[in-house]
Amino acid sequence: MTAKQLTAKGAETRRRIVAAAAQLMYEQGITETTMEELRAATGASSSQIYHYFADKQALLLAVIDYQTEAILDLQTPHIDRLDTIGGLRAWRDLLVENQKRMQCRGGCPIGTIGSQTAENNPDARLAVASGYLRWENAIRAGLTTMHRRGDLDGDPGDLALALLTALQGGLLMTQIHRTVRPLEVALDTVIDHIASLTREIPAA
Amino acid sequence: MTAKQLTAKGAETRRRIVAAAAQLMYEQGITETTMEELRAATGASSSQIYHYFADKQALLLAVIDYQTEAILDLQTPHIDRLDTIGGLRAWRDLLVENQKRMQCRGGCPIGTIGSQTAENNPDARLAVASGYLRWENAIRAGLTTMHRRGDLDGDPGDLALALLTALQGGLLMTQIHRTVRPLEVALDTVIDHIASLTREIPAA
DNA sequence: CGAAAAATGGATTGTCCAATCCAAAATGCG
DNA sequence: CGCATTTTGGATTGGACAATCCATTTTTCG
Repeated sequence: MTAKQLTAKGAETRRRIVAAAAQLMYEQGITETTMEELRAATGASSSQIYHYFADKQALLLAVIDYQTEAILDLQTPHIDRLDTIGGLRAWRDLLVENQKRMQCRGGCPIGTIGSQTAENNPDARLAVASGYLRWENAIRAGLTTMHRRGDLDGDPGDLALALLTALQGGLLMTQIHRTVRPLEVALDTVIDHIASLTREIPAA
Repeated sequence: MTAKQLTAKGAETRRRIVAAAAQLMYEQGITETTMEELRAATGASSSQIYHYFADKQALLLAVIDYQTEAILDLQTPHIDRLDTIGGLRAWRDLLVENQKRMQCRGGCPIGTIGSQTAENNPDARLAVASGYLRWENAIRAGLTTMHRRGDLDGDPGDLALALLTALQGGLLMTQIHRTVRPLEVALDTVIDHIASLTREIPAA
């Protein structure tokens, strides 16, 4: 893959390019992001970009990895505390606040890429799928803990997937409608359902 | 908008173009669909397309309307019977079966357009938002009936939105993972939750 | 220090594609 | 029938954009 030997400076340039590409693709879409814009945004030359990435496709795959990390980072430490209803609600609040800060723009950084590439870019689709899997696993961990503890009745795997799908749908509709309500309602509904399967006394 | 006087033949040509454009854009994305492909698919000439549509943007807006109708059509008559748990489950089965038939390809016809245009095409975003609203209203109607009848405890508006977001998230993740499970789990979870708020005895 | 490898500059190329243009044919309508 | 309007043909244009190329500078490391 990255067969080349990277110097510290080179690694930094590469990182700058990926970060800017991620930002641009997030803000305006993949096809709509041109290499020239990327040059302008990074102050890099054309040969620099093609020195670090074989083509736009390779860059896109790097962006997907970058965004997957960014998403998981954004959710720490909350994502590691999904083993109580209170933890779930705090996580929900974080996600909702984040969308408010974004003025409901952008949607999910990997979901939007997935949607744009699913039918015409198998490698990108698989990379997004793998990102989703990491995310789903992180969510499931908390629910599994609840279940093992005996506090949760119901399949933690199903509920984790239900949370992530609610989140994805909520982000999409929030992006389209430019209001945070779909995200709130989607997450609240699934969390309420989890709470109803729980022995724990729901926090006020 | 459509200021021109359309003859029967002209209307038919226009319809053919929109249908083919909808199909192509659904299968490969908006930007990836070229006017030349569209010509090939419809057997129409360049001037025909530009005779009926000012530009690609106008065509896209027509496609959004077309797909909104198509989605609602697909769900009849089930969408008008969402006032019982059985009706909700039958609707769920229809949606799941449909994705299976599609081999989990394509996702939601308007959701994918929304995702591709939300940040760089305000008119398209609004058209998709309006399509979502019609959809949401159709779902809410059934739940409102349940609620008025006294069978449902809980806000029909919130639950309708939760159903639609679950559906959107489920469709997206089904498309990415190429398995129908996310859609099944997402819908089942919300429907189970609705059932738990219901006086009705859930059908076996 | 000095040769090899890595990083950068920037002009260029070839392709693709949305949109235009100038007709000609078909259809509607009085 | 005959004029106006609508529909169709297809070649063309102009711009945008991914990717290449050749050269120069900088860094690494023995």
